[in-house]
Amino acid sequence: MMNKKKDEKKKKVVRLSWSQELHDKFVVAVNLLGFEKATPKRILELMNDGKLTLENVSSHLQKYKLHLKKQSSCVAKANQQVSVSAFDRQFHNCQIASASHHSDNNAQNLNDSANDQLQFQSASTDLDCEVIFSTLNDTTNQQGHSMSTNSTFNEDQDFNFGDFLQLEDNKIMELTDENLVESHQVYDTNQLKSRNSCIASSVGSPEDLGAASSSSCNRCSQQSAEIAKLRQEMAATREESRQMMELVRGMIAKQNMFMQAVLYRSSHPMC
DNA sequence: CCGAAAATAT
DNA sequence: GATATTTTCG
Repeated sequence: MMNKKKDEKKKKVVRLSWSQELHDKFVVAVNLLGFEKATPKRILELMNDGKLTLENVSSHLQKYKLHLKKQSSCVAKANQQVSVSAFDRQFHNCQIASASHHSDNNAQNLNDSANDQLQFQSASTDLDCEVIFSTLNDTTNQQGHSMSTNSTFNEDQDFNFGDFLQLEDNKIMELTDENLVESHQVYDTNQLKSRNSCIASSVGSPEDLGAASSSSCNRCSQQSAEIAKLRQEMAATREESRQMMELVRGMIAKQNMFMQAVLYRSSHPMC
């Protein structure tokens, strides 16, 4: 009768193939959000791939969770085989170092590998790092390149997440704004920012320098003393910034290590 | 919109 | 038949 043939109109259905590259992008997005907080919609937004649909991501997330579950049980079984790779060692070190408040003496804790590692990753402060970065970079841009430590900042910019994550900057910004409203780090960096710009504007006016060097009246010497003081404070602040950047550098390196471990494990299933 | 389960396609 | 992806459903 008027039965429709099976595939008359189904030929155009394009099945999405999750390439390794695409999957890696997916994994990074998931871990950037945090395993639990990683919802299909947000993953989709982070991945920022026009061809992807919400269903694609949802379905892949479902499969991914199953895969992880499988993997974690496998790792638990193989836990006593003590095949401690470099990744594993670094992993456990960081876990011990950073999750000190989780002082569990349960042996079960050690067995939960994959899931726990991901959860731990989600609890790490990758997003905080990003905000610090964008704020500090913003600060340096505002001040121009008058500071002698400028090279330090340029170096640090190489750590920009965009390079590693291959995500678009504006997406990262959206993410940070959304997630860090109540972070104490925001206050700290804003404080630092205003402090730096304040010092910059105080020292930066050319009249000060000209007046100080041209004559030696009382007011001028007093002013130069002030300038010296300000310079001192600027140096101190610069040093403080440098230390913070050092800290951030370390944290980002740590994050990258975690991400590499995640990517490595996700592409080398143990069962 | 999310996640699990069912249905299909490869 | 197993796995990957899509569609359905609560």
